[in-house]
Amino acid sequence: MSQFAEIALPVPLRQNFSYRIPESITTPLQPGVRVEVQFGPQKLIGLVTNISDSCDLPPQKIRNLLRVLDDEPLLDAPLYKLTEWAARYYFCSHGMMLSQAIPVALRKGASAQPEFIRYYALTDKGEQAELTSLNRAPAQKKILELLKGSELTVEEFQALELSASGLKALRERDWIGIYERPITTDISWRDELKMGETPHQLNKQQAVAVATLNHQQGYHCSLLEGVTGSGKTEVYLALIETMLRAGKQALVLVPEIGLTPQTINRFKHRFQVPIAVLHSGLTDKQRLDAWRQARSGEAAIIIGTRSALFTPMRWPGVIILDEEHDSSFKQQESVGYHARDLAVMRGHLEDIPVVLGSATPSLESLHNALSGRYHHLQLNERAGNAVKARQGVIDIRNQPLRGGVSQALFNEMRLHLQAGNQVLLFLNRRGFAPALMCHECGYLHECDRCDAFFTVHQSLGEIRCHHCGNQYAIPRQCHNCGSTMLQGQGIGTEQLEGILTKEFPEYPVVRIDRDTTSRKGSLEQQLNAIQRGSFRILVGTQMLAKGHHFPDVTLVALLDVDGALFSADFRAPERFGQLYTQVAGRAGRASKPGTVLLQTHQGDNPLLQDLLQRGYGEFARSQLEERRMALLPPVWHMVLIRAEAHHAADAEQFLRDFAEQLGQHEQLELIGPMPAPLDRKAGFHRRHLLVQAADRRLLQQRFEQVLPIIEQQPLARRCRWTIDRDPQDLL
DNA sequence: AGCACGCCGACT
DNA sequence: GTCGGCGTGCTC
Repeated sequence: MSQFAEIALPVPLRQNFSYRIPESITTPLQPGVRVEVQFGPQKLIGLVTNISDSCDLPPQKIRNLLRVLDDEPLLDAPLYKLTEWAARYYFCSHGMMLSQAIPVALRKGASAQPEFIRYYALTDKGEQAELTSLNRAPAQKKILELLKGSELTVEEFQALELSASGLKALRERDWIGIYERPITTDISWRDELKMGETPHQLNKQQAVAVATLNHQQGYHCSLLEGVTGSGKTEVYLALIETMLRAGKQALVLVPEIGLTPQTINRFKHRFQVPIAVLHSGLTDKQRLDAWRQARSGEAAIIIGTRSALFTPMRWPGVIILDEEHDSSFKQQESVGYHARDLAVMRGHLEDIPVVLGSATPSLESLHNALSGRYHHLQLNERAGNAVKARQGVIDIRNQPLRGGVSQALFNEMRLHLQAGNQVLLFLNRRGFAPALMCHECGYLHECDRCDAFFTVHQSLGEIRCHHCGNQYAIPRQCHNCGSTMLQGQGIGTEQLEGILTKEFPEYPVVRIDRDTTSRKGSLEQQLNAIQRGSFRILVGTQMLAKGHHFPDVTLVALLDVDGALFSADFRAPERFGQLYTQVAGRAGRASKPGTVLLQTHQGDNPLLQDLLQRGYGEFARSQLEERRMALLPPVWHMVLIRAEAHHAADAEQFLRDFAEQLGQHEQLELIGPMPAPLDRKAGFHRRHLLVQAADRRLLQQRFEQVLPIIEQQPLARRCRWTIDRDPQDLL
């Protein structure tokens, strides 16, 4: 009797697929093992999820498995369960979730086992050969000479730039052979922990936090709420030390922008242990190596961004998520998983502690901390006597502006520059001007594929749509009236940079935004130049706000706060509060107190006043109360269904059907279908349906019932649609 | 998501 | 006459 295997495949179909296990496959199969299968016209690698003696499908539809890639499951039980849980939670197939969790090289069929080292060595014949016999073949002679000393790995051979043809000749003579030996796993860090430096003296609050964390057994989640400069990292390091001494590994997750050499060095300096680093710049091979080191237990500490959450650990000890409020932990494309939420679930399944740290916690984590689900640890003393920044609001109503900068701000800048310090200006619009306007008829040039204006990029001589990547040369004539009187409308960072260069010719200006840092490593270079003091005036978008500290910056200004406060997004105030507080933390240090200034047309805005007067902690707590009243996350649970189609009516109708299927329920609130904030994008009309529920189980259950029905509908194929659970932005 | 099939516009 | 655009349908 034949057996059948259910396979999770990396396709966006919410189901697994059954295959017959042919007689020819004698390896015992078990769930979690990779197999190759024929799927339609292509071959795919998937994971076995189940094995059974029968299959409901008509026999002619079932194909045979092609081959088995592993003899043991790829993921350990807790990690496997995590992907299973996440697939259900995020309403995607298990195969899709697994494809997020497994390194690309493994998805393509690479071996999961530790690698073998391949090396060249002399054969017996080669040992006996005389060097002088090769006097007429110097390339071969050199190789033989080196190998008489010691064997060489393939990589070493290549690095020495030795002759490939010489090697070939020697191998044909059978003087040299190629051999393999397994890489030995060095786990000596578990026997004796070598420190690179003595831990710093902890202050009282840090000591309390460390003591609390050290005494936890098994799963616990703690929110470490520590103001900027209060020494959260020192707490992490102390906790990691405890784990390492117990022979356990630590997984540290940081935001995309935060994984800088400085961060990694902080860990390397403290502990002399192997550290695996997983960042976006790695090749597939390097990523796999790091994954293997973590799985074999060779790496004591694993540091990485979002996807590193799925790195297996042989001796799991703790998961630490720094800057837990950062939106880069939520994946935006494909499966929209949130590494913070999954980290907590992984801690649960592995039965290990989880620590979430931030100076400006997300309302989600704050809610869990205040309700007692998480331990709440607070650090509000600034280490090293750092002084809080002076803050002020510049009301720019009726004020003349040059490059978006008020006279008051210019004056303040001059003061700080003359004192020998650096000045940092934030403007969240890159490019020269956010619109191109005709001076004669007032026409604003609009992207032909989106409901958005073109941004002028003067240095490139282009107008670009920031929503779809559409780009053209800057037109000479107005598309509406033919006039040549075209001008940029509004201020972007590129223009601001120019204006500041003219205004302050004696102080070098640098601009940091996506346009100036698109080349790999150029952000790093520019940041180093700022640290060295090569620039005095820093202009940038949000990307300059995160994760970097510039000790000589004493003035930070946010040029246009109004947009951030009045966005349609319900998270806008929270995000602004976080940005502002992070930015304020960038200004000044112990010996040089900093100043933070906001330009706004809404100086008396109650939200703004609340944030400035009471600080992020209190502001966030009152925001949480407002979310509660408005039945919004994190108190209520939210799912956003996005649909886009060439014809708006298709997307509209699809979502209307979806809403109808979900049905009336007093515990389920449906909003929409409604046009997305950017109705037309890249030629598609976009519609949203928001679903909210107080009870997570109800939400889960309704979607699980409805989705199979929805997928059967013809309209579901006529438009592109996605389900975003716990959406970060409603755009 | 891929990939194949199939039906219409501008090229040798 | 064909090359190639992307709409539609299918995948155990």
